[in-house]
Amino acid sequence: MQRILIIEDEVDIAELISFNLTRAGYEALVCHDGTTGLQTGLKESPDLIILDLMLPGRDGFSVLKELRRDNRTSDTPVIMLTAKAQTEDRIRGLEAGADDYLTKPFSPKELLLRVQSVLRRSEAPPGAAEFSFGPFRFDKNNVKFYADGEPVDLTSTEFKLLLYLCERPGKVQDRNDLLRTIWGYSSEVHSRTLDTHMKRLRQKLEGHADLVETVRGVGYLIRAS
Amino acid sequence: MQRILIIEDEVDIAELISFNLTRAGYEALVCHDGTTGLQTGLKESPDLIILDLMLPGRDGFSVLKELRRDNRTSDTPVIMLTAKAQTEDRIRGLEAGADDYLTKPFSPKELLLRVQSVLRRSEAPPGAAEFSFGPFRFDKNNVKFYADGEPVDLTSTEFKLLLYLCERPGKVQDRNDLLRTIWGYSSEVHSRTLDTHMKRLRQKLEGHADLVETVRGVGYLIRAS
DNA sequence: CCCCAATCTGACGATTTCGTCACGCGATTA
DNA sequence: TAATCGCGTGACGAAATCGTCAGATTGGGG
Repeated sequence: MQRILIIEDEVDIAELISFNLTRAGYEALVCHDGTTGLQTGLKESPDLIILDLMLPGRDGFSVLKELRRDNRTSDTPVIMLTAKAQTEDRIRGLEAGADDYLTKPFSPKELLLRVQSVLRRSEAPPGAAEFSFGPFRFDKNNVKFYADGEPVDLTSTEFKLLLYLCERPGKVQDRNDLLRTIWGYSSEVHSRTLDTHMKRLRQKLEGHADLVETVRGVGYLIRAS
Repeated sequence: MQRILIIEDEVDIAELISFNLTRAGYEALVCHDGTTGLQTGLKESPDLIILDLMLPGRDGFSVLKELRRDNRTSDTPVIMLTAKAQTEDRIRGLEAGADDYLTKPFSPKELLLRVQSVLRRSEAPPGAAEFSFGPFRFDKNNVKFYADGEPVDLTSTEFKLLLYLCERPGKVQDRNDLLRTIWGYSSEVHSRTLDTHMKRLRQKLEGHADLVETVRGVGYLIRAS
């Protein structure tokens, strides 16, 4: 069962959320202030955190930043609760690393939609939604890729391929492994498919193409340095 | 003026509630049995429903479930009236989707407190319902939209769609999420509905259409910058 | 009850992405 | 040096996905 931590000082709202989540089959933990919320989050490593911005004692932003800083919760999805539809808060929250947000007041239906959507998105790929390697940055949620901070248009196959290689820097991935992993093929009859995609990748990477190395007779690798 | 539907078979209690609510500035509708109560609820879409559990003919639970099933009232807050202070009824009611409950007998003061509390929770405070993003401004109360200060006529679906995207700048919203959130669909068989609406949006946004980006194979997003 | 706007839906064409092939080149080996 | 092997490249058709359009449908107001 998936566990969800609720950090919300208004008791009746916290109850409302907790109740609806429980009814939907989740396990709910509740904290009423930022400090204990943060502690609980770090200790329990829940699957999702619902975090109010207006908290007594410790601000929601500060809690969020602290959660992101710690290894145990740096990848945990967070849904923010904002009291008003204030643009500023929302932007700040999303920048601070929130995954989504809800504006109070909200209906139980909205809540569940967001929770399910965020959980579904963050469950498929194990690991952070963002991955960086050298000059490269991968945004897995948005399927976007940046080289030196500049966006580069990769197709989804190219994205998967490069990501797979960058996650294993310096290690040769042999052709059959790549075909099986990225394409799901079992046989090895596909002649030049992999090469073609590597070619297109190198083309799009321009100056960084030399990071992609060919190992003759085996496969490809990304230079570790 | 906010309209409140009262579904309560005991005439004097219904009158008492109605009187107090009217005096407090609400408009009260009264039904004395479950079946007509349900019909009225669906037809009138009141802002709040006060629902007795013990009803002749049709049980309060059944009415509540039916209300939740229909799109028009699935988000309408419901306060339950229970004769006994029994936990069991309360739990069952909350499970069925009630927002709060009142145990008979109750004082007019209690009633008003609950009503105001629930309405406050589910109704946006006036004035705070503005949202701006870049050249866009959303007036949630009046469902009006402005680009560069100039009013642009959006239909309600277009408004919701664009608002949802702008509230999550830079984050791809996948097609299924959008369909579920904006349309409330569960399945994913609806073919070109989303595209058609995106097209009209882009058309109406004219020069700003380039802020709307399509991510092939995933969904749509609003450019953050 | 009718009308009109908003919405939905399926068909179709346009575009993007993908897989395959033929061919050439350079490296390895005999 | 010649034969062979593995890889890179450009081109092309297939498939997937998206945009656009023309009705059909719905729902609220008069």
